[in-house]
Order: sequence, then structure tokens, then C-alpha cells
Amino acid sequence: MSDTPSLDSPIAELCREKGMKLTGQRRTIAHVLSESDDHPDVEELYRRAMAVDPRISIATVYRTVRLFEEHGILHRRDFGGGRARYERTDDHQHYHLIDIESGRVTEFEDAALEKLLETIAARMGYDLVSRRLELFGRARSRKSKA
Amino acid sequence: MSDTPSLDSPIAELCREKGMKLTGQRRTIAHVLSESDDHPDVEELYRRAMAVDPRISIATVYRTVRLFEEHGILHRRDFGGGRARYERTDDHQHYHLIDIESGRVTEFEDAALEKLLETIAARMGYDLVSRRLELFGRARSRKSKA
DNA sequence: CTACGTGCAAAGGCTTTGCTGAAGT
DNA sequence: ACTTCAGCAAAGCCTTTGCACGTAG
Repeated sequence: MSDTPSLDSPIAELCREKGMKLTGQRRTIAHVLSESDDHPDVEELYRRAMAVDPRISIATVYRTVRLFEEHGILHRRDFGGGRARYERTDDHQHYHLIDIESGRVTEFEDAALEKLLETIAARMGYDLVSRRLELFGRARSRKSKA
Repeated sequence: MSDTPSLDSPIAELCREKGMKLTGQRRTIAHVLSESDDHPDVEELYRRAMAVDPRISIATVYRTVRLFEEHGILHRRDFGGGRARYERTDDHQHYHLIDIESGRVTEFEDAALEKLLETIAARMGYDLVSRRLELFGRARSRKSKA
């Protein structure tokens, strides 16, 4: 029933490709991550993983996200609040806008912004290696967009 | 010799104006902050304060920066690495560029960037309340600027 | 079979806090 | 004199880690 390893989640596939040992726990976490479109923290991942397989420990979740990050599968984000949050690595450089009332995180891209940041760094004599940018906003009392 | 309270550091003056009790420790920390142009973390502030008056505890430094932050005298910054860093509150909206080799932090302002961020938030239906932006760069192998 | 992963609980780094003595206004 | 503050050490929160057992390849 489980001898079709190729049917694993996309992230589990990645693990296999990268040659890491595919344990039950990793498979579970990979599955959970593959299903996640948001930016869960470890606690939340632990919860989701437990829903799939209760025989998992939070230490393993910590170890696994770290491992996945080292392999370039995940990106660690810090939106403040003291806990790291994770998202799948994405090809596109993108940023985050956080709704200060609901906490909801929305991603966005902006080529002009990207270019401007590089220009600014260059002006200061630097090559831009990475950046951290989060916008915190309050939803407008929408008149047009209901 | 010390009955001219008006000769305190600028930040100590602020404390007085805001009506907070001006203890020896607070005066020391205010002094240290007034002399600081960088972005020290609590540990570093503690070190600097101790150099002035060794009878200070790190708990007091923590309490004081928190107090000052609540009174709008300081801004807490998070440049990653798990520790908060502090800087004097500044009228101008500014950002930080961190040299990834030396760790040195340089401040910069940029009106166009500011405007762009607001535009982006507006486009997404938000009023921009605050933002966090740090650029991490590597100093260019300067040819012109020695 | 062997190397690596997991669970548990303890420890680590930063920050806060309860309590009692000390100090500012 | 009264209220607030400081020092100390303990505790809290997130994360890492040592150790003994379990498991993938």
C-alpha cells in the first residue's frame, strides 16, 4: 500500500532527490508543508503534523525544518513576535504585508521595489545580498472593493 | 556639584519632562544612550552603563529600555540574531543597511522608497502603519572610493 | 548491519518578574 | 512618608541538544 514511493508529496520527493533519509516523520512533515500555503511557525507545524501522525515530537519538527532550510527547501522568516515562521522556498523574490488587526500575511512581488533596493544599496557602496521587508498595514474601510 | 539637574543628558531631560522618576540608574542609562549613535543591544548598553556606574544590574537595563520605549524615547529594532537592539527615536523615517561581513549598521533615508511602500500597501487595500526593512549587503570592491 | 533519526527531558539564550530592601519626590 | 525602583535569582518562552533506543537503506 505504500510501495509506490514516487507518490509522496512534492517536498518528500525533494528530500529523496537530495538524498536525505526519508523517515516517517519527515514524510509527514513534508506532506504537511506541501499542503501549506501560509507561513506557519513550528508550533503550528507540530499541530498539523500531529493531526496526521500523533507519534511525532516537537524536537523532530525543529530538527526537520532546520534540515529543510539547510537544503534550501524552506525559508525561515521572522515576522517579529519571537518565533520563526516557515514557507516553501519560492523562485520569485517576494515580500510580505501583515494585517495588523488579523495577523494575516499576504505576499506580494514588486519589480520596481526590488530594483530600487538594489539601487539604494549600490549608492551606498554595497552589493545587495539579501533584504528583509515587511509592511504592516490596516485594511482600508473599503468603499469600492467589498 | 550635582544640584544642577538641568545639566543632565538630553535623554535624562526627556525623562524629567515626561515625569518619570529620575533614579541614578536611569540617569546613567540615559547618559549612555545620549552618547550612543549606534544600535546597541541590552548587553552592550549594560556594559556601557557599568563603565559609568558598576552598581547597575542587567534587569534594570531591561526595565529601563522598555520604559523608555513605552515613553517614545527609544525604538526597539530587530536585526535578527534574537536580540533586540535600541536606538534613539528619530523624527525621520529611516532604514538600515547591515554590512554582512562586519555587522556594521548604516542608516539611510529615501523618500522615493517611502512613497513606493505606501503605494504598494494602498494598491493592496491597506494603509501603511509601519514597516520593517533591512538591507544586507557586501561592501563593493571599491575602485573609486578608497 | 550500520549510520542516522527520534523522543524525552534537560539545558541554553534572551527577556521578564516576584520579592525585599533601597531610594526619589 | 509613600510610592516607585533596583538587585537578585527564579521562571518563561523559543529553540537546541545529550543520550539511549529505533529505523531506513
